[in-house]
Amino acid sequence: MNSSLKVRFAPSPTGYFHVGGARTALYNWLVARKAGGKFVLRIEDTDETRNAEEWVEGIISALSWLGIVWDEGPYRQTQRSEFYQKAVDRLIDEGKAYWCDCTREQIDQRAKERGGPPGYDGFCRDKNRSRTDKTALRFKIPRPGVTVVHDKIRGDVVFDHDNLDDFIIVKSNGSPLFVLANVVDDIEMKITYVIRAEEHLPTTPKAILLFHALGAKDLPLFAHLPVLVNAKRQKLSKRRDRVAVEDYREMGYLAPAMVNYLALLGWSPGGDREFLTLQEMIELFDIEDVNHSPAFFDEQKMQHFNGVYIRQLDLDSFVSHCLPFLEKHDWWAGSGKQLQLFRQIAPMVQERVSLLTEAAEMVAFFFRPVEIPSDLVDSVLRKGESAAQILKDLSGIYAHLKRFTHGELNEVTRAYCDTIGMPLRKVQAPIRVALTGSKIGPPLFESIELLGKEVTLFRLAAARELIGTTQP
RNA sequence: GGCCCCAUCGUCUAGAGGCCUAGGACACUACCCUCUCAAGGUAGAGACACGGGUUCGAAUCCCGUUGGGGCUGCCA
Repeated sequence: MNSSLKVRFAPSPTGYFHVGGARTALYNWLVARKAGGKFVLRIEDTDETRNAEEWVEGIISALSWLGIVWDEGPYRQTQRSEFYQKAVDRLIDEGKAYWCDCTREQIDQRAKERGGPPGYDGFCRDKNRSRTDKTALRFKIPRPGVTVVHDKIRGDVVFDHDNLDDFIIVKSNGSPLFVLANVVDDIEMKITYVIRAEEHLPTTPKAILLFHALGAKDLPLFAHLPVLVNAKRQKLSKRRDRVAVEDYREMGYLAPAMVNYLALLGWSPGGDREFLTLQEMIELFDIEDVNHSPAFFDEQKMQHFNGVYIRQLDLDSFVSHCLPFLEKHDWWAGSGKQLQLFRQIAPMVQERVSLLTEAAEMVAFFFRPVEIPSDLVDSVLRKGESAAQILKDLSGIYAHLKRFTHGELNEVTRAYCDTIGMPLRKVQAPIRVALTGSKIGPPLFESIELLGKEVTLFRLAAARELIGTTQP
């Protein structure tokens, strides 16, 4: 136990909260929980042109949904400007930063003329410019020099200062840039462990230089996680890829399933284990075991995980998890009668779906009139002459049934199959289509029982009429 | 271009020099079960990027090549 350990998750609210961020948050959280330390949520909203309040809310609700709870925060960098101002004053006083009025165009132009690599050349470094509304503050990289990042996942990574430009820490409009705000906050919040995505590795030497320049005595530990990639093996992007946590929630994913799947992207408990409770993850997780290479976010596998988690639910929780998805449909009134019916069919639905949205779709035929897709009318109901005959015969048989139970229905239908010499699986097809409008669904006889005699006979008659009236 | 990171089945991974004839999972194929569809069961196909070292022995260590990715912003 290391109760002084403190990690932070520092997303910027510039778009939907995506699964990569969720995984980073999860790993931070696991590290904190395992060590008995603290997990801080810090909203990095220093770029006012790209932030929106709705994204902040999105981050907060997604984390809450996943069960990743923070011990401190959410802090917002836009409300902490006095800390950054103090740091800036200090850096200027000590000659560790300078004002620069070069435009991007000028910088590029000089680089071109030089014929060297693009980037800032230190043009204003010794010009001693004073501040105007056109100057940005740059950090003076000590030259020559070398900075080593001791990364807990990747080992030591060496950066030569020759490859580090004097980077901007304050914009001309006065707001701090990411690296500065980041470091100032990490110092002030006493962050001891920085766990973030690999894309931040190249800026880490700059951060370390800032820590030193600001007189930080103990630097945090660093660990850089492999990024999550799409099918083309590019870093997951909120613009290009559909990866919003909120979307998956709406598709009917269970939070524990998603967390479990996410935990496995870049980490493994070892051996053949895949399904883990949060508690087990906390016990087994070790940041040093995290993989080094990018991981593809495989929705298919996550969906499989979700199916497993759905099947593990007890009936009550399955039903209550389905409720919000039922409520999205206009055929769902939420009456006690509907609820009772759903509850009866639920066990058979539960073992057939891997998404909660599928559950709602699978039971829709109970609650609204059937619509039989025309391709099914042709391929099933008008297939040969047998379908029409089956519909007619079974309508008659079902009409005379005294006990309209799945057991009875099963029995009489099988008996009918014997008399006409057809297998049940062939006979049930037209019945199912006539009753549900689909070739697939929950077990037929249970469905018929729950539909009730009246509706069943009505739909059977309607189907017969459909074939009859539309057939020449 | 420069700097940095990375490299086991299609995908996620197990693998800490002999336990590897390379294991599991998703996806895929076949079969079984079966009232459809799922679920479940059985079987199958499928990988150590390449080339050099080191070593009695390398998926595992080193170097190089190739390939992929990230960064290179008054974004984070």
